[in-house]
Amino acid sequence: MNKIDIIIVDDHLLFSEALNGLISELEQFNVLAVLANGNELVNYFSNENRQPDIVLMDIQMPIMNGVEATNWLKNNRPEIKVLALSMECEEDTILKMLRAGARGYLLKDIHPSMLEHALKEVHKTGYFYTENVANTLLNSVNKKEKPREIFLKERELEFLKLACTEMPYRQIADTMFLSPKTVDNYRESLFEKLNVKSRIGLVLYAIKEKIVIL
Amino acid sequence: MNKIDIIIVDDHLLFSEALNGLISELEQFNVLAVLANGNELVNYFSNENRQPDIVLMDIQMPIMNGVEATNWLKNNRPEIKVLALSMECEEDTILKMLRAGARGYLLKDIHPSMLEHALKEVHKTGYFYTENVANTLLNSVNKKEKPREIFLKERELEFLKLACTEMPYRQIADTMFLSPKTVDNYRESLFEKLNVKSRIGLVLYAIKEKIVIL
DNA sequence: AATTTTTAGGGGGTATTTCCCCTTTTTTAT
DNA sequence: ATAAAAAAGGGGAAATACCCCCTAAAAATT
Repeated sequence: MNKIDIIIVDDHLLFSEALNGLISELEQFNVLAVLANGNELVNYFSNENRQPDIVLMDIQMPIMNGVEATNWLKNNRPEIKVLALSMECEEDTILKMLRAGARGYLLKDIHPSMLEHALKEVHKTGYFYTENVANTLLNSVNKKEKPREIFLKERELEFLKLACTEMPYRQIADTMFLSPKTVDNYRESLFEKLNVKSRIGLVLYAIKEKIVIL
Repeated sequence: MNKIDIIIVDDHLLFSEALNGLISELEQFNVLAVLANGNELVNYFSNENRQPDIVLMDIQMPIMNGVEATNWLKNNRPEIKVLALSMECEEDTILKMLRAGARGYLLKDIHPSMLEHALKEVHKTGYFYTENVANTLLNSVNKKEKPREIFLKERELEFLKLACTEMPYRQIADTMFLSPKTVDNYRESLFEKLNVKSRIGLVLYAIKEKIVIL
């Protein structure tokens, strides 16, 4: 049975080498390389031809951080699975890593046996999340709903949603049973309220704030 | 010590009564009512003054379903915790319930001891998700690894990303070291390729396809 | 080497968006 | 009842976006 090849990317040498020793002791894993940042990872792929199955990726790193490196892998080596390894439990960071394509997220204070289990799971099923991380994240899903600082009136919301279509303002006016000039007022006042400089800005705001869902 | 008061909302009478029996056997829980749909739940609150701590909520129900009922609770009785109970593991449904404010999501085939654990956790910490549900959901966050049908070249992607900012085309041209006329060509050819009629359309496409992340 | 494709650039026009400043009508609050 | 605020509408102009048709150089194909 072939061993599962792993690359460790972490700038804390003390930690990454300890990890190296830990994993190398396990029968079914093989550490291909220990690298200090995303840049070294990119270089690795242009110099070496031995590909890892899994990359254990730190997030905070100098030069090219974990999110960027994971994105690079998604675009250039999509078959390689990334398991994020971080000290922080910040939900925003976790989300960024997941969106970049990470298959799992581990905190650095876990027990070694958990790491082994996580590596096996990622290799077998393609993903792994600890219940801890999962709960943090899931709970944020419905928390994000309410707190929109800027309160928009019904009619403004209506306009904003229509501004997120390809309709020209003239047609938006027809749809809202308003004169084009009134629509122009809504546009201008929203530009100020939302601090944007163009209709594109309105669209970006509306999507960020989940006023329109794609 | 006070018992934790529970209301069961489920239209499958056989199931809900079985559940009732199961929970009533547990020392620390007390079933206040067994209701058949969301409507009955709303009526309950206008007729009875004994409030539950937790509502065990089915999702597929006639008249007023679980998502609607949970939304009603969020708006009218936000202090009551909703634990969703469903047969389906459809990620879309789960998300809808979470957004409506559910504190957890259980599949109906779980072991009774798990139900007890979940109820305790929801009451104590405010939420509970099984690893199963959590994984399903989290994995959907980055599931977008589908190949894009329309292949865009590097330079086109670059333009598209810049088109998703508030920059005017003139400035995009500067950024890309191109003449405004060339940028205009990129615009026009992308309009055709992506079948859109305005820059807004480009933005919507880019966000849908996760070419730009907000 | 010749041909096609891609990339970069242009002319000249119409339509839409953006901006600033102003009036009337309707609602809301005191 | 009356002042204040919000909603609806407008004039006019400059900037930007959109459109169609066309050329030259570089790159890829053959």
